[in-house]
Amino acid sequence: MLKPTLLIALYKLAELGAYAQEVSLSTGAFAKGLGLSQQTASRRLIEMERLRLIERSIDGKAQRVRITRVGLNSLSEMYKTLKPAFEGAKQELTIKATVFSGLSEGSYYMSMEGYRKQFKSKLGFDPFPGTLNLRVTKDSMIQRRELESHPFVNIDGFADKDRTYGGARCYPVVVGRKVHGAIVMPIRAHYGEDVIEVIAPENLRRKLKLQDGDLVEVQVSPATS
Amino acid sequence: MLKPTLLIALYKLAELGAYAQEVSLSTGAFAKGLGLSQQTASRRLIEMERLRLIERSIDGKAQRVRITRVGLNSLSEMYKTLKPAFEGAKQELTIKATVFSGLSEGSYYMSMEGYRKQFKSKLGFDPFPGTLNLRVTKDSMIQRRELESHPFVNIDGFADKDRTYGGARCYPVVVGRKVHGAIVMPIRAHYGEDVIEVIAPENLRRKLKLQDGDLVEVQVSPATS
DNA sequence: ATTACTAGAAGGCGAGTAT
DNA sequence: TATACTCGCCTTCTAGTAA
Repeated sequence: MLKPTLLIALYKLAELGAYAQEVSLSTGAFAKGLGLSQQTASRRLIEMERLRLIERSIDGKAQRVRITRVGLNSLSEMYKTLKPAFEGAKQELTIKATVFSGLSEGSYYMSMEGYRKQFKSKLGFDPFPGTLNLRVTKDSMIQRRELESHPFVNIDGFADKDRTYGGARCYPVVVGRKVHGAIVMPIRAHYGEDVIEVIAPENLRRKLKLQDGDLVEVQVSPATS
Repeated sequence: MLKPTLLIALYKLAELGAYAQEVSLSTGAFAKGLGLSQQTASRRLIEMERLRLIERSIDGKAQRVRITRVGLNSLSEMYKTLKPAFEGAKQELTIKATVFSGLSEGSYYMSMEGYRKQFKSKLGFDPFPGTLNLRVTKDSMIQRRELESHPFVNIDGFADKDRTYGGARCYPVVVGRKVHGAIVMPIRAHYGEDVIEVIAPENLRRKLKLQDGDLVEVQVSPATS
């Protein structure tokens, strides 16, 4: 994760509207917003630029700043984490979706200890090594978006000696009105917004006798507090 | 504002669900989540408790942590700031509301240089020293809530030698299809959710010939990016 | 196992200043 | 006016360890 001071600096830029367009900004004014010295504000901008969180165009005196896609990703992660806390999902949600065959990378990831350990301790079940790929129906896209207001379990990313593995958010669900499992949303999403992956302690395809194109219902419970 | 390191620590607790209920937490596990040492995580919890951002119940070994109302306020402020960036309001919004007489503290605050300076530079007009108090109609409460997805201008709080004055969010609007002004939302809200205060360069009551109970339309433009 | 203290190390801060 | 460098101080970290 980003250093707290940088994340807050980025956040302050978003507050100034730099998420949508370039904003004019002096290091002095930025310093005031941060409650720090001009020198430190300058340093922050340099650091953020170096990490490609922002882009700057300096014209001698005035400089214009804009948050990049990379920077927005960091803030978006934060936003999505806070959302369930402040948009208290009160209703149960049912998402309708059709089965399709993915690249079956799922089984590879699910069997990795770095993930499996977390699923077991945080979700309370040992996942079947494979994911059920679903494409959300057009009618259910409203519910799909509401999913983000529901509480989730955070799965941390990790690294082995070769590469890093990203984190994910898991939403506990009931599949086909029968099997308890979870929707897994990788934090760095690779599929489109209409695709969801579901895991469960059992082989969902077999247990629910599913084939490509079949329709399934995925139910998400409201916050239980 | 809260120190960045504390704010992030608080945010991490929210990620663990501590906004809704007590969560069991060891300083070691928390440290891992923060990417810091166990000792520092322990110190963070102590600091947050001292500032009443969290409450802890320590039973010898296990401790349970929960974010307090105060802590949630800090996170909520953050959430509301990020919302316009990620819920991109695309439509114009019209809020219907009725005029009522407030305590007319408005004129006192509006004439304070600490606020007036900011209104002039950030909103582009010198506000008439007084606010128009409006009560949102029941039918418009949906729009009232959507307001929070719209971009706003941040007015910083400040302090003189006697007391501190809180910050506010300002949403640029058109009142009565005629006058450009802004809704002022104090960050520490004192009224209920259905009350909004509007400022403008002119006396809105006179200009629009408004009396208590009259209905006015307040239009909010979509994000212009 | 925990939590949290103390002490030394590391890193971040603002002052001063060059450009 | 700006931005951003170096320097020395001071805050904040981790390590070690007590309870």
